[in-house]
Amino acid sequence: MPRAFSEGDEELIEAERLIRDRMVGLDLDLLSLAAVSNVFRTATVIRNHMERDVLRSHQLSWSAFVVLFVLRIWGSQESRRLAAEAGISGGTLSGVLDTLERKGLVKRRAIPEDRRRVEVALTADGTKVVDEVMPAFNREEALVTGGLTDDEMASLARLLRKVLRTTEDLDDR
Amino acid sequence: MPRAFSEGDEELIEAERLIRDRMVGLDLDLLSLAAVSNVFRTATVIRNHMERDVLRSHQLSWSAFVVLFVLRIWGSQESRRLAAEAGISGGTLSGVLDTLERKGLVKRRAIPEDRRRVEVALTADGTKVVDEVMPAFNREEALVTGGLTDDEMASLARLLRKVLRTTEDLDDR
DNA sequence: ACTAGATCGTTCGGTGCCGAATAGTAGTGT
DNA sequence: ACACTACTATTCGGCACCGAACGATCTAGT
Repeated sequence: MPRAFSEGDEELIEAERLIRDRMVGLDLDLLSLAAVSNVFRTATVIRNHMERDVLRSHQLSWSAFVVLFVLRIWGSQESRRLAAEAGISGGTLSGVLDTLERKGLVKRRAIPEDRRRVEVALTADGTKVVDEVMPAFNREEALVTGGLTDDEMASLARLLRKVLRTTEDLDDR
Repeated sequence: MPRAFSEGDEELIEAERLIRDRMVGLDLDLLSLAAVSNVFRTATVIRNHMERDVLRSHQLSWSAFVVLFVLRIWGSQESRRLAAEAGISGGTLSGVLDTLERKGLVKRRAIPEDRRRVEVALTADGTKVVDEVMPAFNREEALVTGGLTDDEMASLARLLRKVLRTTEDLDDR
């Protein structure tokens, strides 16, 4: 690997070196440890940043926004698929939909053919909110990835998709 | 960018193409959108996987484990730093410490010189738990990153550290 | 028809999570 | 001594989150 670390990186890598020294004897795979733990640190920091600087002014939680976004892109759909697409459990979705419905951003509709199922749709207000928030959200996305070249962004997305897929395959068993 | 997508990737990239078509007119930066959203999808999927397959059998939540891990590596420390290191707010840490203290894995100690502050330390049981869980946790980390070469893992970690640092810099203002 | 099983969304219990408000403590200036 | 400010951990309200339990509904097999 090329010697291409910035000052800030050195500090973080020092932490990983400390782990090796403290956990000697446990025989850890430090490369995968570093990769995975950085996924979480990054996700947490970005999420907090987005909630504070973008979503809070619109009174939206992270999951509420994701749900609205999914509906905007993929259109009206049933709860089950919506939950999977948003990456939350069915139980959680029920609560999020209650909140969104109370705000008038989303509408539940009973499906006549199968009365167990429910279709969820954006209201006009809901559509308006997504179209307002999404550009602001994306501007912040561009800012946080501002240190990367286009190639690096694509490479990052590609590597993450690979890990994502591997993990999903692990779960499907 | 090299043509190096697997079958599975194509499916996910299709989703990103759909976004472009649905959001035409909003002028989104799709590269950063893809990079950031894959950070979250990956983090969520791995976290759920870990909670189910590793932490659940030890009755530990994600944050509880992170707190124990930080204490194991960096040693006893005060609440404020512990919260920052674990990536959670002070209010959240109070609750997590209540849970951990109730289980006897952690101990709060008043600091005589400054009675506002509190030092948190692992108990013997707490140390034992980390040393049991960590190797199992790391084995799963190796599994989910199993589709990556060593170079790719290092590259992934490096790119994430860059984004992490950029976001932190944005917040420090 | 009837029952057994699968599948759907919701509810519930316990925990996590944040930000704001709070209580307690320390330091500083006067 | 006193007030003022700064800082600490905790508490609180509201929402999110999961998994398990639940009730309602559909399907398949007999």
